[in-house]
Amino acid sequence: MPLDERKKRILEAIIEEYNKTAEPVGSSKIASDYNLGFSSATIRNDMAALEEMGYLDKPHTSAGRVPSSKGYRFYVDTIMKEYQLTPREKALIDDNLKEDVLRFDELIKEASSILSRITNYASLVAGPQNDACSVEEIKLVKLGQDRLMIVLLADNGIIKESVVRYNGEISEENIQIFNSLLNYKFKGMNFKEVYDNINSNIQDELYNINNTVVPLVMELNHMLTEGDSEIYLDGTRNMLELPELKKETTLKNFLNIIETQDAIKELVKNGYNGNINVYIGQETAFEDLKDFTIITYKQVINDKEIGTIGVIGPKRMDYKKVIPVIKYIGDKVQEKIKQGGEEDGGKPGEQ
Amino acid sequence: MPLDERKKRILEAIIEEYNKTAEPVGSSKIASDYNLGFSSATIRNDMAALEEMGYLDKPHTSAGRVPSSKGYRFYVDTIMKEYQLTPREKALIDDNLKEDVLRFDELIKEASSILSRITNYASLVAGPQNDACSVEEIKLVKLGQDRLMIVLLADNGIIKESVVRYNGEISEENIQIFNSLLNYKFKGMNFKEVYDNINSNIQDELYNINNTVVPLVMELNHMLTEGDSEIYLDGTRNMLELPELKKETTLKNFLNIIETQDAIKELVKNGYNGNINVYIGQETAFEDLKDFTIITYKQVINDKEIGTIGVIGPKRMDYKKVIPVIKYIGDKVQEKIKQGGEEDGGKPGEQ
DNA sequence: GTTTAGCACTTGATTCGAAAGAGTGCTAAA
DNA sequence: TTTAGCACTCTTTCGAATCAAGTGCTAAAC
Repeated sequence: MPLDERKKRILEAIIEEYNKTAEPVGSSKIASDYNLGFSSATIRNDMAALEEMGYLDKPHTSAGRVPSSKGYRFYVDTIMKEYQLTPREKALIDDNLKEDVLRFDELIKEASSILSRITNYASLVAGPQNDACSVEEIKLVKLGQDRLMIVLLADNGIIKESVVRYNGEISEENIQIFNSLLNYKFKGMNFKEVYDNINSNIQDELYNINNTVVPLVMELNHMLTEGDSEIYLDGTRNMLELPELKKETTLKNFLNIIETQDAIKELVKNGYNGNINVYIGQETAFEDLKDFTIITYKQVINDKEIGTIGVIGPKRMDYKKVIPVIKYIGDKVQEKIKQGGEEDGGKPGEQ
Repeated sequence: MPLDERKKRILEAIIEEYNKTAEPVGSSKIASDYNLGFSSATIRNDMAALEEMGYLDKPHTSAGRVPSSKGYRFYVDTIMKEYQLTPREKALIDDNLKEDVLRFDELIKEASSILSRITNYASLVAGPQNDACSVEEIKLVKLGQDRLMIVLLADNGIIKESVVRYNGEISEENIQIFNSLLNYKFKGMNFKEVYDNINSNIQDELYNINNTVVPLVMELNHMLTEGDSEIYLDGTRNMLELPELKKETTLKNFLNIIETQDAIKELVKNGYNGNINVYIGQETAFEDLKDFTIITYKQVINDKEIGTIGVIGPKRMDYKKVIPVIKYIGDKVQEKIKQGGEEDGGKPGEQ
């Protein structure tokens, strides 16, 4: 049975009121403050019906109603009208993002930090899955007497670097050979392929040139696989102010979420490219997430996934505003990255 | 008036009991559980005296006593006998630190992580003050078409790297010239000196060679100054389990400490080189710290400061154990770094 | 002189029931 | 179909009474 117009309006009002106060909402509150033109009794009847249909929950008989996950879902998909950011708000974001950040990972972290400051929720950042990165270039740089820095440049602009120490001697010449060989073999391959191939494909060959190569290959393997599992969180402190986290169990759940990160990783992985993904409460199977909502936006440039930004907040989230904000910031990030790319010579005749 | 032996024993017992329970301690508890051979009445009298002298506080008339900062201070300086780590505990630390970490900053972070896991408090890491780092080598590495990675190697083993994008063209040859010039001018200077000199000393010279140099110099400046202000915290989640943080205001104070980091920075800066520094509650002027203790250990190798590790916990801290643990871990870190240095060729004839 | 038993006293914590408050669900009337 | 009205349910609040912990002091014992 579809919801009639009045029920929609009532559901909307309840959600807005609950989002403001975090307290169960009663029929008379709606009748008096949201002049819908119906008495509290009528609203009461509809609220009972909405509960029956699963859009509302009731903590106990004499309390008001609380939106359920299904209620929020309906609101987000059907009722809600996205808030239009004011020029002032846009400027605020633009100003904070204006510094020319050259590493995409840093840019994305910066964006995430703004996101948490503007929304007052926690924000998250995830790097791209490793099978979405291809090797553009590998550089080996000798540092001091016995260390080697490995720099890995991916086609999506991600840069990773790490340092290994070797025992014995490697000549500059050997390093050059290693370097050329690595680039020759792996350029254009995605990280996962390189990882799967590196041992069989190249280790022996390198080893014959100089047997100090083992730690180098190990470290390269490590670099190819790490980031996959790393989630960076910001603004988690904001969350501690929320009234819902005053409850011991909810607090524990939240700390679990940010400590284990399992749920976040899973959702990030499943998010659609270039789309806003909204996961409300128990829509996901993660028990700890039942009182929270996660919204993610996976950044994509030229079909290359470059990472995900997102927000973690209470189910009672200001969807109307958060969704446009995350969109705006995400789009801005992509814009900046593309700009960077264009200066690269992508627009010939401009330099 | 100095404390007689009995008062010392009573103070010690109170501290140990309070450390266990976080509840005010009564005279009869001490009499029954810590057989000192005196009745509760006697202990009661001494407790009143200890309070009078400022070693104990009393939350209210009908509660027991709680150690004051002065009480803890006396305990740490005079009464306490440091706990001897068991071989098992040492092995635990050794195992966790055994992986060969090649970047000192990473090594120190690793150590800090172990510290928080073993003590169950929060741990902190700070890089060295920048005037304690000297330039050993600067490397410029061309990445892709329009980016340059700057790698800064300090004599204390710290490595910093960053990436800049430039507009226009720089030939490999120009990069080599920049590189030699930077090393020629700045090798051996400490970061602060370089920072103070770089603009007057070299910018024009470089600029004449290639005018794309501006962002490079800006970024280098940034690298020379950052880290100074960065504190890395670990295990803050442990703290949330503490009963003292159940109190709203104490929780707020703690969150303030870890968010602003002002107090931590100040204490880290003032810590004595190569020494354990203990800051108990209101011994420092920082209001937020009044219920907490910070212990720091500044790592030094060959007079070169390489960073600080430390612990943040409640005033009611297991001093007897935490101090030896932080010492052991700190010393282990230095040992590892020195080993690394030796493999470097420091011990000729070994390779 | 020092230590201890004993007890009155203080004060926060706990318990309990009554009253208050909020909001529903149902009935009957508009 | 909507609404007024009211009984009913359940939680929250409040204050009084009781409880429990621990002190401080006095007077006796060592």
